[in-house]
This record gives sequence, C-alpha cells and structure tokens, in this order.
Amino acid sequence: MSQKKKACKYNLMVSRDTLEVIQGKWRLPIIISLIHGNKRFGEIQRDISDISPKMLSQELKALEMNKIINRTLYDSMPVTVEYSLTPLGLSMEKMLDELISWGIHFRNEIIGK
Amino acid sequence: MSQKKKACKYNLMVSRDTLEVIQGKWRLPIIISLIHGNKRFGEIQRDISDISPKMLSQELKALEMNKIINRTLYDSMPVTVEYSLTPLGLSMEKMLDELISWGIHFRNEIIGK
DNA sequence: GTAACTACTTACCATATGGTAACTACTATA
DNA sequence: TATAGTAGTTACCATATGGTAAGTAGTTAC
Repeated sequence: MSQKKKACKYNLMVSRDTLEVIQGKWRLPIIISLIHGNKRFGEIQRDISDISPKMLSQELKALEMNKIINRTLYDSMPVTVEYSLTPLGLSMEKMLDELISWGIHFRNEIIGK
Repeated sequence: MSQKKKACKYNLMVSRDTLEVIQGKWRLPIIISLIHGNKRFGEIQRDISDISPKMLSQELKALEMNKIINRTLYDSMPVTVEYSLTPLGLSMEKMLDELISWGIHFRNEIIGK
C-alpha cells in the first residue's frame, strides 16, 4: 500500500475513534453541561431535562471509561457524587467548536434554503 | 431562559446537526474517499473494500440529500455515475481535521496507556 | 417508623442500524 | 444468444441503541 493510502486509513481510523467517543444521543449534552462547571448526578439530570437516570448513568460510565470525565464521591450526608471534565475532556473544546461552526454553516446552507 | 442557556442550547443543536451528517459506519469513509478525487460507484466500492452495494447506495443518497456530494450521470456506454464533493462537502475539511487531531490525541492518551 | 433525598439499577420493550444474498435493468461484445 | 460490465434494488435477518416504569440502597428529618 502507498504512503498516501496508509495515511488515509490512519486518518479514517482516528476520526472514527473521535466519533465513537462523542456519538449517541446524550454524550454531547453531558459534555457541554459539564463545560459550564462540575455537576452532581441530579444536577446534570435537571440540566438535560429529558434524560432518564438509566441513560445518564450509562453514558456517564462510558465517558468515564474513555477518561473524558471524573467521578468524585463526597461523604456528605446524603452522599453526593460530582462529575467533572478531565484534561482530556477539556481538550475537546477546539474540536467541539469546529463541530458547532460547521453545524451553523450547514444549517445556513441547507435548512435555511 | 438566560442568554447563556440559549446559546448553549443552540450550540448543542448545531453540533448534533453536524454529527447527524457524519455519523454512521460509512459516511466518513465515503467522504474521505471523495476528498481524494471524484469517483464512480464501483470505484468507491473498491476503495472501501468491505462496503456492500446496498449500504453504499443508501449512504450516498443520504449524503446527496444533505448536499455534501453531487451525483452526475454520464451517457457513456455502459452508463457511468460520478460522485463528487459539493462546496458544502469540501467545507468540512477543517472540521474533519479537528476530528483527526483530537482522535490522535485521544489514542495517545487512552489506547497508548 | 415513615417519608424524603441522594444516586443509581433492573427488566422489558420498540425502533434504528447494518449485514447477506440474490436479483434487476440497460448496453456492448463475442 | 449468452456473457460481462455498468449501477444499483429487494427481502430478510441480527444486533445495537434508546425508552419506560419500577425498584434498590443508604441516610436524615419528622
């Protein structure tokens, strides 16, 4: 295989990695919610008004496994859990900004016309 | 709702729009294949070796509907069809570069460790 | 002791996504 | 007339994704 084709396959692989991290109905809402500050389980649930506890729990676990967010348990009464973005999670901002920028462009080109 | 919350909801909406365009198993491979030049149906199928004609046809239609690609019919014998990126499709490059960059970073942080 | 607040978990169901294999339709060439 | 090269389509199936409703578990306040 040529160098060009190898580079192309690599680009495809890593961009698919990125999509796997952010795809699904609730990943972006959760990440964006946490950009605006650390939050507890119930706070995220109230922030994203239509997510069920099952989905929130499931998606938080997935994001934690990918080291996008941290889960911190506080021994307060009652017990509270705080979720926050890791450095890796924070490093998504530029990429997310590009998703937003292109999304605006797309909306102007398609949905507007 | 506060201005901040409104902006946040808008960012979420447009970034989800972007994801809807590029998500799925075959969208990125097709787009990346066409970045390297216009191609016929059979050429794309050979380029992405494991895609079935059904999936290729289905995803090309979806990309065409979103004005990411053009479909041009040539009255040659036998009939050939050429697919190419539209200006809107070409405008994805910067965003795709960010997906790639973050994917490389992610791979170094997670899969490497 | 009962209700309320925290953060989930479990069972079950419906729809979306993607895969396989075979078939269609048109034309040219042997 | 049969085969091959275009570009798809169709029927059927399996898995993935997400939703609903109810239940769990620990602690505190009434």
